[in-house]
Amino acid sequence: MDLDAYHPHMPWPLVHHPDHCPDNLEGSSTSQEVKAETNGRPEVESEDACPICGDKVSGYHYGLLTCESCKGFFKRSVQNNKHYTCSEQQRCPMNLSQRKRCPFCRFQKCLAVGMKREAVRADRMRGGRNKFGPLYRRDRQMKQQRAHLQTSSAPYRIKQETTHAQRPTTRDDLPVANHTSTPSSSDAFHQTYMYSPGTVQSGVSVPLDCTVNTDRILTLPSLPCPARHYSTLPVFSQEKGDRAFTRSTAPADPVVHPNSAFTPRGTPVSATCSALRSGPSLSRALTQTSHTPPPAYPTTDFLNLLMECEQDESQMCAKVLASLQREQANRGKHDCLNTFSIICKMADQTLFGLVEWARNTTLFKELKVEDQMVLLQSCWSELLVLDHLCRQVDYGKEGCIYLVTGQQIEVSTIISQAGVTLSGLVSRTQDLVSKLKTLQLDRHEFVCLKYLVLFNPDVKDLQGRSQVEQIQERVNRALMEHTHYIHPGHSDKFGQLLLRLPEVRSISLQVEEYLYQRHLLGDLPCNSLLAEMLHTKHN
DNA sequence: GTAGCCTTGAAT
DNA sequence: ATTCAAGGCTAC
Repeated sequence: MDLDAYHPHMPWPLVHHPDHCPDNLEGSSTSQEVKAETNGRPEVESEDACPICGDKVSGYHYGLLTCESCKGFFKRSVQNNKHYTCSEQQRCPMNLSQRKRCPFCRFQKCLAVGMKREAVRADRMRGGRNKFGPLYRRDRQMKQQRAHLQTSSAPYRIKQETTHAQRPTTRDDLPVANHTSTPSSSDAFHQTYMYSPGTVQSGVSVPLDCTVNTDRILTLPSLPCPARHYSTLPVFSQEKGDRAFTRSTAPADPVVHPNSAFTPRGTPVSATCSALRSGPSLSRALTQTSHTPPPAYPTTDFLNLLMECEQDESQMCAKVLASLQREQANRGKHDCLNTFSIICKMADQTLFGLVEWARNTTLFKELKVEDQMVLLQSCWSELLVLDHLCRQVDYGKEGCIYLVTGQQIEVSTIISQAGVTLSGLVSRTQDLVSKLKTLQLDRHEFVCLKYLVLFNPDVKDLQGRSQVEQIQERVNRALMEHTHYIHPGHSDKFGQLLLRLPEVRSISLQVEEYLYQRHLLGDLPCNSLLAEMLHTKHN
């Protein structure tokens, strides 16, 4: 077999979010512009490359930038409800010259990179715009911002992620669908948990002028907020390709249990880790071409299920901004939140979002409410850390911390002004970010890690322990197959990702400890979910 | 069935 | 009026 063709230089990330596309310096990539640019310069690797076949991108189609032929192929497949079969092992090469060979694998790849079935219109109506319009627009803006950030070398202490002209607030910028309103009672967790989400007030366009006490490290931002595209594919039936998710007892299928002193059941973690470490070095693993064919990709349905509740970053951003603004509006002009309080409020809102995410997921909903609560109470800080890490991997600039509000803070500023504990935490976290960036953590992998952290069977007082265990193993397997399929030349990525979880755990414990100390000093905002979670644990 | 080009029409 | 992502058409 032609190995070069089999691993066609990976000109695309398999999980190809619009914001992972090559930056378009113009910030708007109409099909015409893309063509013009391509004509105007030599072909650049991966630039304008269709994530499915590597052909030239012609614009946004069904959720992301693809070429014209894959657009057409995806449309035909969905419209005609095609069910292809693969005559090989469901791992056919996908490139410009061979994309026609196996429609099964092509369609699987379309789904895997994030093309959305729901963007194909059932009524076949022509013209107009669909609900993804704002997503595409935000994606372009995000690219423009990132391009702008990359070209601007001026240092800044805190930089608001604004474009040159402050755009007016539109309803697209501030989606209002089903956001959780912030409970204000001390029993925030129970309120969040037990009651239906309300609707966030979308008054973010009102300028905020709240500053830090004296240092002005962080001020409350105004729009725009960034967009992060999640490939939330529609959930479809799992009757096919799910064979991999029966419980495995194979020793070669390590499961990491981050909450149990980092020791998986059965296989000692030290053995697992050393086995993983004994592989090729990371740099070699990242660059080498595998000579064993990648496995089939049967996990699409399950991964889609895992991706179903991922929130758009821009929605999260708008939500947090709205909350901060409400907070400030209640306080008045001369009673501004300090930096630490602002950060806590952000964390609190992010935590609400994470709880909301968990309780909306199909797998989590299947658990007893009591189990749901103990799981969340056990892993909330890890979820927060993971969420932060992913944001840094996606948007974080070297030496900066990217906040959920789209603001950036220079790490050096924090380290110079923070105490030993906080500085240490920031450094540790940034080290972990670097590792995850090197590993090229993608959205699917991030979501799998979230699930692995959430579904921890070693949590005390679990009633449905075996259920949690099964789900964790299933997610674990999905992550393994995903990494092996996406990175056939980087066979150790799965292990490397799992090896990061103990550090996530450790950082989260340190965060908890730090927050609790600040809480005892009275620094933590009252009536927060954050404070309640801390209390629950320390009691 | 594929893929390049054309038409459409809501959003801007 | 323009944009651009949908669906449609048609040579291959």
